[in-house]
Amino acid sequence: MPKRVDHEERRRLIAGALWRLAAERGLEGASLRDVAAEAGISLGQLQHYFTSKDEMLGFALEHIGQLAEGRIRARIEALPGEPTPRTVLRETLAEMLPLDENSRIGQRVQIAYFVRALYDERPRTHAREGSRALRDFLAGQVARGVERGEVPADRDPGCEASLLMALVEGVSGHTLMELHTPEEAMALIDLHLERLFGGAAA
Amino acid sequence: MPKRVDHEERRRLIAGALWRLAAERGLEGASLRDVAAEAGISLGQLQHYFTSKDEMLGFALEHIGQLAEGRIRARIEALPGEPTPRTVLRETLAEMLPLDENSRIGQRVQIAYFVRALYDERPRTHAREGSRALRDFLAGQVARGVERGEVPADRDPGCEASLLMALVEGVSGHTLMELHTPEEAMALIDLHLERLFGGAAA
DNA sequence: ACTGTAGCAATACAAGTGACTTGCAAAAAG
DNA sequence: CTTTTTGCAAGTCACTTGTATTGCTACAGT
Repeated sequence: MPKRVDHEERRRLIAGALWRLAAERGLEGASLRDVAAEAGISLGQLQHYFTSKDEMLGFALEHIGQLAEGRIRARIEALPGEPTPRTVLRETLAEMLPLDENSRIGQRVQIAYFVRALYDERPRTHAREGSRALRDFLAGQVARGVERGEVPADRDPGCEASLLMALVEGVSGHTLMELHTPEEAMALIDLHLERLFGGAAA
Repeated sequence: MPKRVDHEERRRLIAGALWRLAAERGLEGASLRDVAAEAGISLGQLQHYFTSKDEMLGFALEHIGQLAEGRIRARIEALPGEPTPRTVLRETLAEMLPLDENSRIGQRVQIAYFVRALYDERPRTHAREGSRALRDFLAGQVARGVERGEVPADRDPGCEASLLMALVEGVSGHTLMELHTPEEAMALIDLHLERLFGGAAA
């Protein structure tokens, strides 16, 4: 065999190029040739690593999901001591907002995939699983808050988790549209969290 | 001159065909030929009414905005007597959710334009204006609620309006992804409204 | 009756698209 | 050294895209 190259490594490199393009021109707007050019490789080489465009998109989606999960996990584990549910929720939601240029790109790509899922059954099912997992995680944190008496007992963790997700995704969209600054976006999330956790003291 | 035809009427007819396609395949996925076929006319005829694709998309966007505004207005005016701010808010938000097949289509097309706005400066500016107008309307209703003592006085109408919009758009997306049923979506909105208005009694 | 023009159809066109095929260089395996 | 397989480049394929062009028909204005 010739030069032994790390296939996964190459695929990640290509996925990176795809994101950059998808972030500024949309997912469908990125042709294989464009991606290859952005990655600094030839079309032939790209096709050597991805048989079809669908395969490339699929891999990139899988990868972005793992990265996002990793970022959230790292962010939470970086917190000092035993973080409260509220802190965990805040950090998790913050990671889902387009607060810096990097997460702006990530967020745009996520939306591109969201749109794709709107029109295709397969990716929709896949995305649903991811959303449910995230919702369950958030619900778990809310439940923990209820147990610790930090959240009013009449709040249903499942519903609260759904509200949180919808809210953060909505705020995210508004931020990308430059309707809010990143700071305002985070303030809105904090405001909602304050309501969720603040009511218990009264 | 030959047959005198109602230009606006034709353009609306074409816009309708565009929506149907955009709802199921996305906005960029609808080619001029497809739209013409869906509208039951020839490509040549379509080009007679819209010089370029951009012009067609622009007209359709303008039109869908007017329709949405009209639906909301009609829905509110159909309410008996002098509606409370809460009722107005509920009806307005309900109209923004994909609760039936028709609004599902409308919602999908809106998203298609939202995506477009993400990547283009011009439509983004335009969309921002619309969003701000809607936000101001919602904020006005919240302020009215505060005046009438139905909403706690410490709630900032602007922030609450932003939260409502983000929430309804997030829930809308989740509903389109079939993460929620339309009923669950409405229940989530009602839950949030209950919090917004309920706190005053306590 | 003649003419100009709105309404429309058909076709052509250049620029892209994703997928596929071929060919070859390089390096590991024998 | 020879063989074999991987990595990659280049070109080709059929096809779709938005736009431009051409030409015909029917009717209003004169």
